[in-house]
Amino acid sequence: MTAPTADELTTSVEDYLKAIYAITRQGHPASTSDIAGWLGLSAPSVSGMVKRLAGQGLLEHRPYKGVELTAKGRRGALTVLRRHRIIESYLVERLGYSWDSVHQEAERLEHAVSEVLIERMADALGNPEFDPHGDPIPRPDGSMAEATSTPMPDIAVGQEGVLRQVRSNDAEQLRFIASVGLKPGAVFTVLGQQPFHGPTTIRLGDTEQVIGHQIASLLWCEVPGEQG
Amino acid sequence: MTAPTADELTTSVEDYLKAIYAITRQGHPASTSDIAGWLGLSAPSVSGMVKRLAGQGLLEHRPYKGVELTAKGRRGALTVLRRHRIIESYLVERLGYSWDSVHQEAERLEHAVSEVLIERMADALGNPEFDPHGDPIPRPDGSMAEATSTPMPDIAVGQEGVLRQVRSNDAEQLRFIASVGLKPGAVFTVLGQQPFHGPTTIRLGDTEQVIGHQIASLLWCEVPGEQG
DNA sequence: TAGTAAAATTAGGCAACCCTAAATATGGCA
DNA sequence: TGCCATATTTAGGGTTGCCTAATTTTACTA
Ligand SMILES: [Mn+2]
Ligand SMILES: [Mn+2]
Ligand SMILES: [Mn+2]
Ligand SMILES: [Mn+2]
Repeated sequence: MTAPTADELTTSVEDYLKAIYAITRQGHPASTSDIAGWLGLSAPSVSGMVKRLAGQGLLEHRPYKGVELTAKGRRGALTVLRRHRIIESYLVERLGYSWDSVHQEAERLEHAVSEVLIERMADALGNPEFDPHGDPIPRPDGSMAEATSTPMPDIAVGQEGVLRQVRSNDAEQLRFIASVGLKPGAVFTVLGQQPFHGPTTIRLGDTEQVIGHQIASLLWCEVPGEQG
Repeated sequence: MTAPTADELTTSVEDYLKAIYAITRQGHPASTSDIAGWLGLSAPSVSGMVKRLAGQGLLEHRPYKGVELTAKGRRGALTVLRRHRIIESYLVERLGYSWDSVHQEAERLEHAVSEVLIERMADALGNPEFDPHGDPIPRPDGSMAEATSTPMPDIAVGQEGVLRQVRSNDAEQLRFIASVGLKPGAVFTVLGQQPFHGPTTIRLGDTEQVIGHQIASLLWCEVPGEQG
């Protein structure tokens, strides 16, 4: 007559689920070394944990092939992701954090907050749909706004775009991007696009900016009229 | 050439330090069973942890006699206590928590917040000196406001008093105390005091309240003119 | 198709924390 | 002063989660 599911996930397990969720977004199963690289752990550590998580029904493991989340595992990942992104939003909105400094803090807090606290923070912010980096915040039911967006280097010259999402957690990258005047919502026009991973030139307000490919490809943008 | 002190304490270690700090407030060393009772652990678990903490220089252990914090251990305890009490204050002030529900949340968050976050919360609140229960909040340097106060049953009949501190973390007790109209800052007059752990009668606003000894002894009060 | 480099798993260990059962020290009382 | 109940510690064990070294599987290439 105890609770049917223990359901309490450890910090490690939650971080594994998030990592696997992120990696498998590309469509392919997550390999042991993908996960190890993502989390900064050794491959044998991941092998061991994967076995345990499979035993808990959180993921499916095809040995030597890779790993995919079960519905239960995905639910866990989305719950943590919701916590992470609401925390980031709250810290930026209410406690003066910059978007390049919130990630670390959220990475720890996401494992310590109660559901009550998360919902209070979300309410205080008016239940936002996106976090400070433009990442969609999963709703309590697991659904989330899914904007169709394009990496900046794929936008045709002459097109106008709106920056929607900055896919980086790296503080230095984020500070650089902000220093150029870019953040989610920024409107720009593509002036030039060099081939072979060359830089992108945009007009942003009254300035022109040249943005290297590595950074530009982190910038996911909406191009009005495309894929309406 | 690495950091001279690792300095990062685990959740368990932080809770041990807080417990020992609280127990030794009475002046005596903390016994193994005191600590075990406080934390809800077995005595052998405490014996083992005490050995480890002594090895880290966080406390001094006189086997079979008891345990006292070193300066380093006290510093750790006060740091966690500061976090705990600022978190409680913030949750009540800014996120609509009631004082009977904050403790649990703070008990987990106190191990996950950075110093930066704590100081931002403290700043947002105007660097309060007391938490919602009236407990003094240690300052970053470890000092704290130390009010001279008296348990309600020790106040003489006829005296006026101000409730300063409610020494309970129990949600039911706290809800009861609040339901009577008592919270830190409340001004009252003692109308009657029965002997043999009998109840205290007070006038509070226009009402008279009879308060049992168990509850009354949790209520630490300032009696104007006493101990000036 | 055999050979091999890379990826993954297995083997073996370790530290932190917790537990129960057994042994031992302590302090008070007869 | 010696005995005994109680407090404490030691012994032995379990889980989580990480590591390095050794082994095995896979997939690609010659
Ligand atoms: Mn983040
Ligand atoms: Mn995390
Ligand atoms: Mn508390
Ligand atoms: Mn705690």
